[in-house]
Amino acid sequence: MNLIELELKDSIKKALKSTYDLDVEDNFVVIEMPKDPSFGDYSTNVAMRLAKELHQNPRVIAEALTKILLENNADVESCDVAGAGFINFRIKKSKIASIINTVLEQKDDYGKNDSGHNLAILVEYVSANPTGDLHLGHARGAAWGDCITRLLNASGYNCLREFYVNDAGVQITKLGESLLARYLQLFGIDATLPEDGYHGQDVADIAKIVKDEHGDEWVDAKGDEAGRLAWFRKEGIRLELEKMKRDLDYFGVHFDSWISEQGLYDSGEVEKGLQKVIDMGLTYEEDGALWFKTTDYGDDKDRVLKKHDGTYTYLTPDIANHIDKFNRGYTKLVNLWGADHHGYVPRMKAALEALGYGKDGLEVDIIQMVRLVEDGKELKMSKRSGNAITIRELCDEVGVDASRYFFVSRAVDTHLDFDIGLAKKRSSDNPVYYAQYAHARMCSIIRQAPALKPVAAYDLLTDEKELALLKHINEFAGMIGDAAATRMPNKVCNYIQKLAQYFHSFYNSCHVLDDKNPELSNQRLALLFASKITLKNALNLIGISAPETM
RNA sequence: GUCCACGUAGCUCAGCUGGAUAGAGCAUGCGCCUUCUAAGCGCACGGUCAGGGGUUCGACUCCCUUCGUGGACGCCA
Repeated sequence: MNLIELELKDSIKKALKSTYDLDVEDNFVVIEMPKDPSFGDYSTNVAMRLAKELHQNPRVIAEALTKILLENNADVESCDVAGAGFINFRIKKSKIASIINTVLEQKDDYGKNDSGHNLAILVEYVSANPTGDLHLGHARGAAWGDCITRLLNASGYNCLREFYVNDAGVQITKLGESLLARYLQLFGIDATLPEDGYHGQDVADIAKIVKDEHGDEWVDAKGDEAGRLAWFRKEGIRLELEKMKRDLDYFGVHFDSWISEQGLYDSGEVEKGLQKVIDMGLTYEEDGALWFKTTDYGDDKDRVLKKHDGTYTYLTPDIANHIDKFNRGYTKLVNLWGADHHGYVPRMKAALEALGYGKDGLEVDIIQMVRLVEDGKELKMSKRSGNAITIRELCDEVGVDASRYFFVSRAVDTHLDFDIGLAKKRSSDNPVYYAQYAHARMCSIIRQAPALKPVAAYDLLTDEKELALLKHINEFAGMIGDAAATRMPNKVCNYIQKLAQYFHSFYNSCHVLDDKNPELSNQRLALLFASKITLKNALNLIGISAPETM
């Protein structure tokens, strides 16, 4: 919601008070931009919403309101009733254009807003097991999580980016065993990998690193098989994590915090968490296992916390993980999980609710599957390695900017067909280049332009293309706040496409540089600067570069 | 079988807490470069919003149901 909309809303509330002695909630008054600009710049449906309560025809209510609204808001040029009872506003052009100076003043900060009210929010994403390369699903989650946290930070939330490392449990043991076997094979020893171990090339590659760094130091277990395996587990985690961080870094995704599952065991947090569940009387024993009564809180089955062999299920340390997040002062937790963890959501939410953290303390967004498509056919495996396609291969193939854009431009709750051919195209078909080209074009004009002179009132910007661009720039901060609150970075992509479109359209009908018309030229140049700043800030929100030339 | 998502133009998708004639891009067809980047702009064509009920001033949006697609239903993680 921008300044103009806020002022409109305020005037409407005052008009309702003075005309009908009505006090309405802030979000009762909805201001929107009509799809058809001939209806006006903004509109509201309050009259229709009040028809029942006031027992009056909505058009009659609307008529009564328009008179007062026109008198009380100096920025409103006209205000009339249309359709079933819409009130349409036309705002003075000078008011709409005044956004230019705001943008020029705030520069990189334009668009930032405090709609988050400094709410402490912890976003956990990617959280892949350190047992192999990051693949496409992780890439989607990584790009999405990164953009969400950028949006949250720009909207005044106090946001932490966290990666939960599953470095305990049987999968890690399998990694250790697989790595050890691969290592021994490098010395011609006929070691076999566990059947359900990690047979991929990536573990073999890591084994080579171990050999390079440690030579034959570990070929002989020296009578301590368990000690050697423990070392390979640790070394496997270290090398896998290193590789993961390198790939994420290359992808432009960075975390503030890495939480180790093993660390939660070591510090006693897992025990403490479990004890808390037991102390609250939420467990029972059956078949030699300890169960959590999650069905009392909306889960469809009770869940095992401690298996009959005494070890814990995945849920137990994860409960401790989430308790720990709340203990660190975060009141809102957001997790991005892969579609395969879909069924895990109710039990985690039930567990936290049972422990008294409320129903809405945790929100989980599910990242749906990604299919790579080329020439209409699905690419299942990497042509090079024969394995699942990794995040690095994808970036090498189509570039980081295009990859990030394609992942973020579509809602996460639907399956994504990633068209690799389109992403690689360096033409207008490709939305990434369309937007970047707009920025390069802006920069090109600015390079040739005289210095911008300050403008007090933009009275010459009256072309419909100029106004469309201006109105869209006005929407920027409100869009960011909305995208942050709904955690939908794809809205930023929609915004970018529209902004680029309005600019290209403006470019074709309004010539900026004109010696014969210095005043108009200067005002258009100011609009151009404002557009460039807005576009660059928007691209930055999704982590995409804004090239000055193309 | 049970639970959870999703189903919008030939293709890929938007559609803002229910609002005006359902929108883009691609594809197809036609125009526009002696002036700031044609990686661009403009125009046209294209729809049973999966089907059927319901709620109300009004439904792509909310509820029920049928069909279709995907996922989850471990003392795996």
